[in-house]
Amino acid sequence: MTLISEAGSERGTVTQLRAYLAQAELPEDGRLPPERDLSEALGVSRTELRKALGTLEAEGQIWRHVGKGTFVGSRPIDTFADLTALAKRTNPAEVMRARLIIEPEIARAAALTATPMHIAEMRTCQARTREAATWRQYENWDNRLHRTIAEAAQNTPLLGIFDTLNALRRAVTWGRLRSTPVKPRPDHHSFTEHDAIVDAIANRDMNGAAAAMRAHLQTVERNLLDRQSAPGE
Amino acid sequence: MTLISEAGSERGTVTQLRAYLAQAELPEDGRLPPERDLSEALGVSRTELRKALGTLEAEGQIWRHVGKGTFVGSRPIDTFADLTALAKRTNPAEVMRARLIIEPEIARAAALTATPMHIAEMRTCQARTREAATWRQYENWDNRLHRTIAEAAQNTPLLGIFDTLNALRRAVTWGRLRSTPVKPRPDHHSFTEHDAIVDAIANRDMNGAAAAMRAHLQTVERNLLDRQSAPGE
DNA sequence: AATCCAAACCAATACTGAATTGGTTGGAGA
DNA sequence: TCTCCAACCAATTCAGTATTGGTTTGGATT
Repeated sequence: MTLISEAGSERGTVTQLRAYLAQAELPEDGRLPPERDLSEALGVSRTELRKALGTLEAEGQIWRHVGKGTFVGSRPIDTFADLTALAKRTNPAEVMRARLIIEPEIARAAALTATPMHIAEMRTCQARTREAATWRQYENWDNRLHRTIAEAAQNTPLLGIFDTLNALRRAVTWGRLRSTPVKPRPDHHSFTEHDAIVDAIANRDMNGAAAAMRAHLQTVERNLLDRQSAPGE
Repeated sequence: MTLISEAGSERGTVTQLRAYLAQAELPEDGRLPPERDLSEALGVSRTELRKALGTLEAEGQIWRHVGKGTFVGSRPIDTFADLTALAKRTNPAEVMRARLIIEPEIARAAALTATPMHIAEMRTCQARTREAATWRQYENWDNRLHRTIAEAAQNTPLLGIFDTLNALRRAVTWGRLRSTPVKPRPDHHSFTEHDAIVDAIANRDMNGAAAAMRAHLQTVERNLLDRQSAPGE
C-alpha cells in the first residue's frame, strides 16, 4: 500500500460512504443500516466506518443516536422538548425564576385577548380553590386557573411553553410533596392574589395583570425558599 | 334486600364511594383500584360501581381512561410534548407574537446576568453577521447571537424555552427559504438593531435591552408580513 | 511504539407478546 | 325494565428480549 492510500484511508472511506448515500435506496425515514451491517457491506472495519460516519456527522450530513440508529439529514426538531433531560439540569429555584420571567408576560397578553368565557372560567377556578377540601384539590384548581390564563392569551406556542414550564415544575418538585393533609387556610395568600390577577385581566389592565402575576409568583417563591430553609415547616 | 336499599342503590353507592375516597390511602398519582377489584371491595356489582363512578366523573371528582385506570382530580392537560404536533397547530404569525412576548424578557434578564464572556461572544456574532457572504451564513450567526443572549440569562429552563421557540420557528417557516442568494445589504436593519440590544445588555440597562429586542423583533415581524402579502419579494 | 481490528461490553432505544383496564355487548333472571 | 354476570373489545401498560450507537480491551500487524 502506497503512501497515498495510507494517508487517505479515512478520506477514502468517507467518499465511499458519500457514494453509498447517493446511490442507496433508503427507507422513508432516512435510516441507514446498522454500523455492523454497513461495515460489512462496504468491506470496511467498523472502526474505520465509524470514523467516516463521525466526519459526516460533523458536517451535518447525518445524525446518530444510541438505540435509534443512523439517519441522513439533520436531527429532527424534538430537541430538548424532552423534559426529563431538562429536569436533570435544573432546580426549583431556576424554574421559579423562569416562571417569574414568563408568566407575567402571559398574563399581560391575556389581559388583551381574554374572552368573557375565559374570564368566567377563571372565576370558576377561583371559587373552586376556595372550596377545596384538600391540598390536592386546591393545587388541581390552581393549576387549572393558571392554565386558563395561558389559554386566554390565545397563542399556541405560548401555551406550549407554559405547559412545558408547568411539567418541568412538577418534574423538579417531584418527591417533595406537601405533607400536611389539611386544607388551605381561608386567608391563604393565593386567594387575594389570584383575585387581583383575574380582576386586572377582566379590566383589560395589561400592566396590572403582569404586576399582579409577578407579585403572586414572588410570594410563591418566598414560600418555596422558606420551606427549603426550614424543612418540615 | 329492602326497598330502601333498592331505591337508593345508586345514590348509596355514590356516597359509599365518596367515603372510600376520603378514607382510602391512594398512591402518589391518585390512581384508585381497577373497577373489578373495587367493586368487590365495596361489595357492589361492577355495573353499579360504574354508574357511581360515572356521576363522580361528571362532577369532575375523578377521571378515567381505558388502559390507564381511574384517577382522582381532574384530567391532566394533554401537553404537546411533540414539537411537530405543535407546529401543525400554529403559524408564523403566532410564533412571531410569542417571540415578541418572550425574547424581550430574556434580553432583560440577560442584561442583569450576562458575563463579560457572553458579551464578548455577542460582539463576535455581530461582527460575523456583518462579514457574512451569504444569507445562510448571516442567519447562522444571527441565530447564534440570539442564542448567546438566551445563554447569558443563565437560566436552564429559559434556554430550553428559547430553543423550543426557535425550533418551532424553523419548523413553521420550513419550506419558505430565502430564495435570494445575495448577501444582506450593509444597511440591513438588523445590524443597528443588534447593536442596540448588545449595547444595552453591556450597559446593564434591563429596560433598554428589552425595548431594543422588542423593536428588533417588531421590524422582523413587519418584514415577515410584508413578504407574506407580497410573495416573491 | 503506534495503529488497527475484532470481539466483548455498555446503556439507550425499539420491539414483542402478555397482562391490565375502562368501555361495551348480550343473555339470564327477577 | 332493570340488574347482574360473563365475555369481549380496544387502549394502555409492563416486562423481557433484541437492536444499536458508543466504549473498552486484548491481541495482531506494521
